[in-house]
Amino acid sequence: MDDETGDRRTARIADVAQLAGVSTATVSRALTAPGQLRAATLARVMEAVRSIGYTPNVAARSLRARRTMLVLVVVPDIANPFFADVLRGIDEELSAHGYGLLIGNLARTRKKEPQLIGIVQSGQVDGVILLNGRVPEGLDRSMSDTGTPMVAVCEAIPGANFPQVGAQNREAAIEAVAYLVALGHRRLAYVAGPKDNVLERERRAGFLQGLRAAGIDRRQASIYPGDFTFAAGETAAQTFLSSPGRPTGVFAANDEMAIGFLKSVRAAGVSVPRDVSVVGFDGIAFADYVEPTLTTFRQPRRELGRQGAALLVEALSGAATATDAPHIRLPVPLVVRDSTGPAPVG
Amino acid sequence: MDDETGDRRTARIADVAQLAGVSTATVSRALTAPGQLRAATLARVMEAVRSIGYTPNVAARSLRARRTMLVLVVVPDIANPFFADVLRGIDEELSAHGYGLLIGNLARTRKKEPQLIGIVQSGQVDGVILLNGRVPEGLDRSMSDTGTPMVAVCEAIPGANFPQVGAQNREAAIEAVAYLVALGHRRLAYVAGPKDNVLERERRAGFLQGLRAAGIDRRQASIYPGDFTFAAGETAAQTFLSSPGRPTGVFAANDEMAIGFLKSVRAAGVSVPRDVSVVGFDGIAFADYVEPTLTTFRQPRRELGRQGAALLVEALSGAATATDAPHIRLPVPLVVRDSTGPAPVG
DNA sequence: AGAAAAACTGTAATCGATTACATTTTCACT
DNA sequence: AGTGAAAATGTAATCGATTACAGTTTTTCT
Repeated sequence: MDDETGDRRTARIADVAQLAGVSTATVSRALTAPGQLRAATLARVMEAVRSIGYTPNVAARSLRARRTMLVLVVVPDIANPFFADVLRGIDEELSAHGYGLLIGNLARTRKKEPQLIGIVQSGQVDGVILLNGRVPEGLDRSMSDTGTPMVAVCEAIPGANFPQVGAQNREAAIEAVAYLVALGHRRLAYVAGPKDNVLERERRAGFLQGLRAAGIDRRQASIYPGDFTFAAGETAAQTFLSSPGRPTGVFAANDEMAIGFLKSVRAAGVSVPRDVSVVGFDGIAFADYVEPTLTTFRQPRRELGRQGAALLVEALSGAATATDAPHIRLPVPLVVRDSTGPAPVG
Repeated sequence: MDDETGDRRTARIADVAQLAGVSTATVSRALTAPGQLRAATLARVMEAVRSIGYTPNVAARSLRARRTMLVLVVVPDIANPFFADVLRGIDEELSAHGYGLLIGNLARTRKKEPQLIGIVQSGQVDGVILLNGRVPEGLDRSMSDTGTPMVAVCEAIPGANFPQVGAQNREAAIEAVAYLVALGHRRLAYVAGPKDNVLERERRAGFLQGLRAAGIDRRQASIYPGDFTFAAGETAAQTFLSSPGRPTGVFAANDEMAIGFLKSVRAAGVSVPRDVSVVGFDGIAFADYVEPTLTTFRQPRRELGRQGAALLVEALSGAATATDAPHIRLPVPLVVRDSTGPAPVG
């Protein structure tokens, strides 16, 4: 129990100051505002820093400077590859500006929200990025109490007055319908996401608008309920298979459901795209490795993250709060692959 | 520029103390060691805390208490779904113990390593979890300087004297060969990972050992080089297709390569599993959605993360450093699906 | 050269909690 | 009731940096 060397504590600023023969203030300035020092002084300090391997204590720095250089990213489900890509974009941008990433995983429940609010309230982070399309209960208050800026990425939050970055979901959905119609499809179906989800609402709205634009009666189209999972796609497939006058063009609100659908209908002997064309949404990596490869809309995941982070960094660097927060909408290109083709004749 | 209310600062411990009519020490104890207070006092303090919505400042607490309740997780590539699952397990365990997750994404390069070392050296985290199978240059020194515990998860780090959690890669690979042999396959191939990777080494060793166990001459088997990517699987497929006396049983060091391989050989008219059986490794979600569905070994990703985190928590709670650090190896069950079958006759 | 301005550097207060040590209160027991 | 031990609470030092303000040195300009 006595293999402790007694003073294992790491170097402090005072040690550097002493070694360099300057005050702690000068050391601090050497590290945070080097331009303020004479070149000779700076060199002397830096040499001392290097020689004893000094790194400023982050807690002390945060306490005094009132900022932590940390950003909280609220993720609905960290195990979802989609968010992994977005996180990557966020990480790129933030780390380029010296910020670190604190992960707040909601694990698909709301139980952890109070904990996240504590993180904000305790001043542990300088800013927040929401990927979950909902402002956790009470977070807004904490944010305004502490003056912590926030941005929403991926899922727009209706009526919010902070910056947001999302995809052109509605526009893409309209294009999906137009694309299928151009291939000759008239009996269309939509595999939906959970009703309370913003993305779902936007995509559904786009689907319906697309129908209108093509002059197709809404009652002629089917909407299969779903929840963004493979299983939901498979369930939708069952409904599809047992329906009279099956649709020939199917647009799923995300790739997982599209793939689940694909798998199930093919297992039942339906040929894709000969009998039915399938369009997904998201552009996940595996969409290109299923059979047939999936036509889908490729979301700019990394770019979503990057731009969201950029907006936050801007807010953090104290740019006077613009009167109206920017709402960026990135385009979502259609990637045509083998799951879509001309409508069957008759 | 004057919409600041002047004193926007959030409540401090002194405010609570005053309201409750006690000293700051008592408030602090109410929050960190409630058992130490009389019930009446505790209640009074807690009520005061609640009524003004006090949350302790994390920086101040960390500075004085010398711990941050934060753990650094070093991830080789945050966009990789595999790690996303591991992260989930880590998060579950850590957050259950009050620890937060700081992400250190290496983004597949080594450029960021110095930054990560800074995080440790500056006392920003209490512990480190490595998912990248390598101790970043100089980190070991920082760890011992600061006394920060560390554990490695997923990829064992040879010769390291800290706790580790990995999978039984070698055992699984042996089983892969045995399984194929049992199906009648004698001409086998292995799609390898990058040579400097620990997992690759273990799986390759298992493959070779499996051959020996089955009495198959090593020269009779093929080893296709690879790097864990889809593309590598496709490349391997080309080599496979142009080889005389094609192997009939293929074991890939991960699922991505197995899937790339599958896709390419089928495109060339080879039937799976009639002409060739394919076994993957990892058990990624999509292995069940390709065609044919992929026989693979399902890594206990979440459990790897969870147990790794548990080991770290143990180390953090000051359990006297056991003389020898535990090296846990979790079993990797074989999941038989449709990509494997009896060897073709002749 | 000398004065004023500009650039540097130092002193010491400060951020907001935790905690060693001192003091007071409570409790059990004779 | 009186005593000592145990429990609860208070006082004030402390963690390690940043930064306002003051003081010193250098530069610029006449």
